[in-house]
Amino acid sequence: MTDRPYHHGRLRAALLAAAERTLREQGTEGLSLRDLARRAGVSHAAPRRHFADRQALLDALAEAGFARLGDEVRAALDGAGEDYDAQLRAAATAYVRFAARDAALLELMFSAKNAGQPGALPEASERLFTAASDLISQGQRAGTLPPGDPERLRLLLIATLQGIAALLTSGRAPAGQADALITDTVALFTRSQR
Amino acid sequence: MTDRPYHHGRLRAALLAAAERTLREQGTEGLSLRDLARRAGVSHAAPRRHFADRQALLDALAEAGFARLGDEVRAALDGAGEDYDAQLRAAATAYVRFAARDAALLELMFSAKNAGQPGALPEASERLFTAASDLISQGQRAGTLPPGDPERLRLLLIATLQGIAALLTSGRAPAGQADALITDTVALFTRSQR
DNA sequence: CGACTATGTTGTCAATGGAAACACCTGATG
DNA sequence: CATCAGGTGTTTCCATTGACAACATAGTCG
Repeated sequence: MTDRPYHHGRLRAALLAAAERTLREQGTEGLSLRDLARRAGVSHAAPRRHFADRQALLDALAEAGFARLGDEVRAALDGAGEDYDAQLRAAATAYVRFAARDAALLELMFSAKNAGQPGALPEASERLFTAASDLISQGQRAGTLPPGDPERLRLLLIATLQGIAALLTSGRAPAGQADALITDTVALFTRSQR
Repeated sequence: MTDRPYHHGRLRAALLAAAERTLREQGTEGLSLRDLARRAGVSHAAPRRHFADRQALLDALAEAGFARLGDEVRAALDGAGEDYDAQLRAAATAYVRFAARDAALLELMFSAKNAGQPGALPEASERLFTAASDLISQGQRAGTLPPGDPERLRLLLIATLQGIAALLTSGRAPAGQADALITDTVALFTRSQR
């Protein structure tokens, strides 16, 4: 063993990465600052320099999660071609897939903890936010989506996807139903159901 | 002070009640077995007789939550008169109100913790389950809801409500939008939107 | 060279969940 | 009535955890 340097160098990033993994494998409850420190090979108090608080770590995770989710939805959208239904479906699928893979993280992202505060969260979720808004207004212009306040529609769409994710990750809806639920959702919103 | 008897008498019920209150006021994180024991005026190990585990307590809370939610939705449905839209709206409102009042509890109920196990959860949620199913099949018979697998429609409806609740309790949707979202949901499902 | 600051380390505390061993009650049974 | 078995509560103990304070180290910049 080369004796590791006194300074880790990028502890913050290492902690976040390890935390994300643990979160995926053991959920929020299983996330311990001390354990993260151990895995990073640093002392138990080191993380404190980067995260004042356990909650601060969770917040940072949520922020990173929003960034990633936003990217993935954007990417799905960009690769979905011209057809509006296909775009909507692609976005929904990306969302639900993220939820399935990182259920605990999504829970964290939508936890009420950071509700009122004007932190970095809003900024991180902006990418996702605008992706959804674009999709909505585009659909409304094309007449594929019902008219009305686009903000409300956006909320409703996100709510539905969020709910589907919750149902799936809680096991209250069988995983195999995911595609069917997405199909129904798209149909519901685009009124293409006869 | 009369010295309290060696046996509390109904510790389990007392613990659950206290836990529900704490859950409402401080969320899941703030729920400590030892604290509950203190409030019940009992030694810190006493709860163990009734809940093997912290998780066991949470499960019991979730179960009770499902029972109550089921009752409340049923009651709303029963008092909503004949009009189908009104019934749907009443049920949705009851659901969302529950979510607003007991956000942490709902989170617990839909947490993945008890996913696979054939515990008492399914039984407790049956009342809610059947209420939703009745509502759906009734709407489909009347032609107010779109045709198709009622099970899928049920999942989709619950998902949407669940999502609305999540958005509201996370502060990502303003509380004032609750009614508007419910209205939109009813419209979306009943296709009465124009 | 000599602070200054960021980043880690050690040591310590109180609270917590969990477990074992023991004490008290109550009700069923003979 | 006597007793005894099981349910319920108590004490005591342990390992883990988040938080904090005091100190160490290492680059940076005057």
